[in-house]
Amino acid sequence: MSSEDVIRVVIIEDDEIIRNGYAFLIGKEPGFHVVNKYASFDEAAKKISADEPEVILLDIELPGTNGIEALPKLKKIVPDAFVLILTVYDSEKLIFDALASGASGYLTKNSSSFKIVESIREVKEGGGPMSINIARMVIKSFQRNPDSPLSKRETQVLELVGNGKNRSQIARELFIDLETVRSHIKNIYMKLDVNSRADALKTARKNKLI
Amino acid sequence: MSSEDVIRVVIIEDDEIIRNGYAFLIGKEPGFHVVNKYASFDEAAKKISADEPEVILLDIELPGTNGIEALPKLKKIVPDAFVLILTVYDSEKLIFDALASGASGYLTKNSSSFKIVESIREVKEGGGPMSINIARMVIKSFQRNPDSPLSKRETQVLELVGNGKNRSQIARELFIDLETVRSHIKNIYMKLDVNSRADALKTARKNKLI
DNA sequence: TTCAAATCACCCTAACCGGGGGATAATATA
DNA sequence: TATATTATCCCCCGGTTAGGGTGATTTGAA
Repeated sequence: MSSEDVIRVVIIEDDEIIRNGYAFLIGKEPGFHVVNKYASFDEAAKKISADEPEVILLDIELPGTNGIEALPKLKKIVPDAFVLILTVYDSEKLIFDALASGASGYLTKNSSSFKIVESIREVKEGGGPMSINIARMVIKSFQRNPDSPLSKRETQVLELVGNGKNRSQIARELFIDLETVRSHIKNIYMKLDVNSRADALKTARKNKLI
Repeated sequence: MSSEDVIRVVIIEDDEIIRNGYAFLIGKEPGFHVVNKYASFDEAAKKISADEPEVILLDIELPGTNGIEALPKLKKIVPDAFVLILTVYDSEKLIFDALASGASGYLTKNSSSFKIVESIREVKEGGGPMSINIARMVIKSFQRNPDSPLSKRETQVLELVGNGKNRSQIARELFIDLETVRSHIKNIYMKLDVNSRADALKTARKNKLI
């Protein structure tokens, strides 16, 4: 955990041109030091510990162990390092998986070099440097469908189903009768054209009804 | 939907000093026009349609109908307006609720006036202008607990439970025996010290195990 | 005033859930 | 190498739940 006046950066990226490009861009920035760069996780795994990186730029599309798989392993080797994901694809699932696995931020490769350097700085200060398009995606992922076919009460019931609650638990929680819960669930099934809790949740989540 | 060369802004904020402060700060910015300002949603409801706002700054802590309740109603009256939430509290639940109800962005009141103006611009361009502290919170909300007591398989099983699947559905999905699923669930219950699906999910989500 | 929403009622059968009690082989991890 | 964890499977049990069918009433909004 050496914290002098430069930020120690390690780059893991298989494309040599991009790798060297980043290394150059970041290295020339005052206050930044690119300690090392690797073409794959497997290569990095042995030596990265000695690099004592504070921030790791990690490509998702890596040969061998890919970025998502590499993330938790990296976190084990250098737990205090912040990991910034770099990728060309801004697929929703990929991003959320990466964040879940402990990435501190996420940048698409079309980000300007200024933005990248800025992000490294921000992530080191504890901020969450999402690029604008990622932020948009995250916000969108939170937003419910305003044209939901489900009524307020039905939505409420389905949410509790999503919490693993059974009919009687739901009834107790909403201060309504067991039979009323049944009615709501039946109506939900009809509206969503399903006939099981699992399918109802699947459809509802896909369409952002809950 | 008049879109000339100025961004039409409406402010809903009960504190007169803050309201006028924002109005002044934004109004003096070239390219921005504060069409109107209101002290409450109920006041705004009748007239805001005529304002044709493109961006609405909405305070959460409002007398009468509060910001969260106001959001969906606002969205109904002026569906094309982007709503930026303003608040002093950056409580996690509040933020996620607001985003779920259709807020396009979220700013804490300690944001600089530059940041606010910048955010209005960004939100109008379709970006998601989260302040740094909000971004941090969102990223954190995605991150799993790396010290989870659950094994990989157990985590997987519990996730499927969270999707409303029953034992046999889980067994089929993971290509394992029904009894194996039972064992996993029993072990999950033991580790989390619970004895029902609902409690397991509650504990697991609270501790970010799934 | 008409329609959706929210509430409650009773029928049924098959399946599910959770609590016991085990066992075995593979894989870590110390 | 030894021990612990993990993943897999097996049996018994009783009480509950799920989902299908078919209703009714009241409230509130369009």
